[in-house]
Amino acid sequence: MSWTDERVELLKKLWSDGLSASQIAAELGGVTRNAVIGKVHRLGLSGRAKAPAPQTAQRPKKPVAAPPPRPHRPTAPTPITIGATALKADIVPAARPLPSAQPKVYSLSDAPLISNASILQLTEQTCKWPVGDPGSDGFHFCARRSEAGIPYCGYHARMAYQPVADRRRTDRRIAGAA
DNA sequence: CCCTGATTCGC
DNA sequence: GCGAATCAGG
Repeated sequence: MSWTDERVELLKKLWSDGLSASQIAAELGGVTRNAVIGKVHRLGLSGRAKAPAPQTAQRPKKPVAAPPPRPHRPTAPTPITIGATALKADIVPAARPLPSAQPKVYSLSDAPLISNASILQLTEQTCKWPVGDPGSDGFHFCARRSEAGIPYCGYHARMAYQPVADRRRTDRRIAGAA
């Protein structure tokens, strides 16, 4: 098979429609996807619009959750000592940064906890803290009740919003070490 | 391993 | 110009 004007036109059309090279090759018949790609390059229409149509028959992957802002923060608030009394300073600077938009209320999320909650089950009222390794079987979301306007439950909100300790560690310099 | 497009290079 | 082989990336 050769590249007749007709076939080239069809190639151009299908390519700009977002079909993959192999799909176009199948459509045209008598050529491989390599041939299609090669032709596309020779024609100089390499780049094309993104977000192609239904595109590939590639196996859909399960959604991967974005990692939590900070996985673990074992750091406890430093007790403040006044005389003999140790005051626990529970200074979690009330996570305010989020917009004060009215949270939507989903009535079905009355349950305080959805066990093994998938991302599809999360609402404005469920904690979206991912638990476990996103690729593994046991992965789920915390799904405890979250405060209005905050994506995490009380516990995980602390994880997420506690201020980062001063990272500047001038004392880490080791003279002579590479 | 499936797919994708990009590139190379002998024909 | 053509396209198989190969490469790199998701």
